[in-house]
Amino acid sequence: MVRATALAATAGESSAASASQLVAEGRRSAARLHALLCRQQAAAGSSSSTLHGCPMALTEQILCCFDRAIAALHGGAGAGCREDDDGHAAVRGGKCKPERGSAGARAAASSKRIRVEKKATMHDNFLWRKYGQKEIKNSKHPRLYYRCSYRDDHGCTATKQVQQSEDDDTASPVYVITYFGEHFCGRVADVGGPVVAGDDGEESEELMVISFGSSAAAAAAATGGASAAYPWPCCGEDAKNRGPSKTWSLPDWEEVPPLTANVAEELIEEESTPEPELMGLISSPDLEYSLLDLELGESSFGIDGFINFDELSVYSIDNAR
DNA sequence: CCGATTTGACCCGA
DNA sequence: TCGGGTCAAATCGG
Repeated sequence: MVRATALAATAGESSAASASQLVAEGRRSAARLHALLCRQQAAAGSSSSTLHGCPMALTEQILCCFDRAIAALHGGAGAGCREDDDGHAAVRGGKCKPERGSAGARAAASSKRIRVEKKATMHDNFLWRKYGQKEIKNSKHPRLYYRCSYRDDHGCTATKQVQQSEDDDTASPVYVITYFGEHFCGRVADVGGPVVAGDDGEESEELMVISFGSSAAAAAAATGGASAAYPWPCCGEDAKNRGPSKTWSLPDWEEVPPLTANVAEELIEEESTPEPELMGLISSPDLEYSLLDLELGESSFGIDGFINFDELSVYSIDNAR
């Protein structure tokens, strides 16, 4: 039986992959629509803090449906939080201790993690506060721990861990970033804020290929992870208003996923660099690649447990070497 | 003065 | 017992 299942899975893999890509395409279109609506809403002066307006709710629903479709096509199997080969053991079953101070973060960690590997910068669209740094055994570089700066304000459970890649400590280091939890502080990317980068969605979309399964395996081989996409809407709006932060930077990309953000969103080419001289890099991305990995936690995936696909890789072809 | 970062200590699971 | 994740006091910087 097991063998039969495996065979079936193999046979249907390619068609499922193409179907998945189509669905993913549709989802991105929906995401763009969502972004447009967000922008219009913001432009209209309405509070962007609530997305419960009809169109917004509708697009979210559409996105949600796409997510489920993707999950279904992918065959589920949310492989749970498997250990990365490069020591990213961050998510371990038991670490979620509600009673401790960081219960939220740990709980979030157990439910979902999104792994991102990118060159040159560890900046992203969010405002993070560093709360720890740890030397990791067998690792040249320490692991840095960040949590969303809005944890206190909004109960945002998002955290991330940043670690410089082992084999890459040159001028343009690769940072392996593992995201945990969700940004409950998140708002849809603010139109007026630094979050927005041109047509964002459209533009980045052209740069990307989404692949499921097998190709992700290659990615996993290279990065020790699984798969992909960008996690959350951002807290950029508030972040901007909260004054300077060393961890804050202007992105040149943006994504506008639903607030629930259960799913990895599309990837955004990213390399925000505060330094003016580095701004050129933004306009002409010289990231050699940007690979995002996503791992969805066990079944405890928070909301409805959809998104079972455990591998979704997003590559920037434009910058691919 | 306030907020962010640093860093040693503590906690917890394996 | 060890390794990893988080806390929180001390420190730093604007």
